[in-house]
Amino acid sequence: MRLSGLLMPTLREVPAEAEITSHRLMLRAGLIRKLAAGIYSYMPMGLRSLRKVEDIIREEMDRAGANEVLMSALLPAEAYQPSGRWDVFGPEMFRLRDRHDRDFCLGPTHEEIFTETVKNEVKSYKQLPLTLYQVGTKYRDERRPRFGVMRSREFIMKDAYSFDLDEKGLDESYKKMYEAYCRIFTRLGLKFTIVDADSGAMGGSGSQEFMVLSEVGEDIIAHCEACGYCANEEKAECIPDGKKFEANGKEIEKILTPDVHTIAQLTDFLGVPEYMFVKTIIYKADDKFVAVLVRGDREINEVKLQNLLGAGEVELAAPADVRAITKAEVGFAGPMNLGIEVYADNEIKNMHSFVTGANETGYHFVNVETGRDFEVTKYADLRQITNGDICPKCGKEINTFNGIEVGHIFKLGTKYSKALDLTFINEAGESVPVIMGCYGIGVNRCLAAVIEQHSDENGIIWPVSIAPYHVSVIPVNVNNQAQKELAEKIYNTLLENGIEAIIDDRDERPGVKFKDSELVGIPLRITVGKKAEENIVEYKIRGSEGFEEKTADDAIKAAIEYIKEGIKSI
RNA sequence: CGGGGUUUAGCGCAGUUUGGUAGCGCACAUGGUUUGGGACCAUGGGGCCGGGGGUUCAAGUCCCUCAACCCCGACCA
Repeated sequence: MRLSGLLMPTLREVPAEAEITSHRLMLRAGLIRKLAAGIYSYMPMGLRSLRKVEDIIREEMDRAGANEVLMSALLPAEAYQPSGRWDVFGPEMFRLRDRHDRDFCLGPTHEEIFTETVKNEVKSYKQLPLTLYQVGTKYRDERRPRFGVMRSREFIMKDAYSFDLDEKGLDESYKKMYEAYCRIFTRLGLKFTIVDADSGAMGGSGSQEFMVLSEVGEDIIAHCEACGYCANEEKAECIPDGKKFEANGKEIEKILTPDVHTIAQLTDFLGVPEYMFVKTIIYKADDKFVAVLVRGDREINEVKLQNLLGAGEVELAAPADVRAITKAEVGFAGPMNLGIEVYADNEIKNMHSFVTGANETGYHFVNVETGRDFEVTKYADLRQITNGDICPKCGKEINTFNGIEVGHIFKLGTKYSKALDLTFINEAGESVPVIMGCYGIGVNRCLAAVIEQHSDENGIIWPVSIAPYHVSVIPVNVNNQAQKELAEKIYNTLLENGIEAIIDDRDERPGVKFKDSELVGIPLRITVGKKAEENIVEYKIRGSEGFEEKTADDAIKAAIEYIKEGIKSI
């Protein structure tokens, strides 16, 4: 490709809207342009890299024996009604009506569609196992799109679904996908980690996420260096720390704590450390209210709460509901006489003579004892793991990191096959539900994640595997005949050898060409300059210091070798 | 959904306090000088100042209203 004919709208200045590295660089390098919040157009350079990510995914899915299909993004409401998700998705689903006033949506995910498809086509155990996948556009009306294509409302997802005879078959299909994912992310040049994830109210026997370590990640990963334990904080199991609490034997006492609404204020007011308090939080789980207790220095993990209660939705109770239940202003809730179930984190079991709210505005209780002063419905692990916490596997120290979720693999079991009546006839002639798994990769997010991990102050540093072009040939001065001719020769030779080369034939100053080449992140640069008449060029690898002088032929040879090595499948 | 901020040329911004017919840098076009790290000089084109309504002789500026976009938070009592 000749740069003179390529739409590569690089920007010197950073658009004000971009906060994170990948978003800034994608805009500056002219890979994408924004159309609306969370909706982006891909320019030629961005599209080439995006397609390469898709192609790597396809190769590995095909290698794992999965079949590629393509489902419509525009779907009738009926598709989501049997599973109940037409309602569950709520405002996150883009909905529309056709001219006959029939309900449609833009598909946010395709479990139902694949299930239905297989139901129509598969009848016998002889047709299983089967794994289908597609690379398609998904639509989710995110409450807050952000970070460019990292969290957008329209995005490309590779979603795969496995259909097996039994749990053992599912384990095998799952393992194949797990391995395919490892290969995919490795080929994309990503440093990633695999974490245990919450399998949610869906039940299912397991779920893992592929996380790219990055400060801008929206997920938190709990990791133990000592034993390798690694889990999403939503899932990470917490065990009580070793703090000792002595019962002081005193009776419960109500004390005046005016204008004290938070744990921090209470700590100052009473001069007692945070961990001596028990926080009482009122939650609304579906239509039921419950009280949840955690130590004052801990946070509640809502996912764990949701799983414990088997609730569809869990949210903090509105202030008005809190007032009605506790008969006090928000900030003075305690576990006594609430008339609702009280769930306590395991750590509460070991506590004595602690402080709680008094369910009376302006008052707290001190010297509180569980069992004597109030009853707990059930103890459970309900808190959030934190940096420095205790590893649930080996007891050593947990560290937390931020991660970008680029892939998620999930053992669904029979959730959808039962809901949609997807069965097959087994060898005994019985009709039994198919065992399913589902597996997703965020394609655009992968692209952004790669940039997060591969850039410097000058721009993107693409891994060869997904660089939009491999080699940038730069004649320093296109008006110099010798330079121009040699550059053309190198460019054409590279093309003939299957190398994706570009030639910067624009009548620009060399600085502009160098800057653009670096910003866009082309892995190799061959500069044809002063020594063109001696057949000497400069060979530079993006991201490395300095350059080498080589004869034109040696540079071509080196480039071909470097690129072939870089795109070699693992 | 709550809070904050922004909206003026393709991009980055000033101008709003104190109303008087819109400006800077980059980018773009033309000419010239340049040609190894985002050149320089000259000239030029480009704006319903987010939309609507109002006040006023006069509104980018004041008032009302709607919208889009960005950030933070999403209730930890």
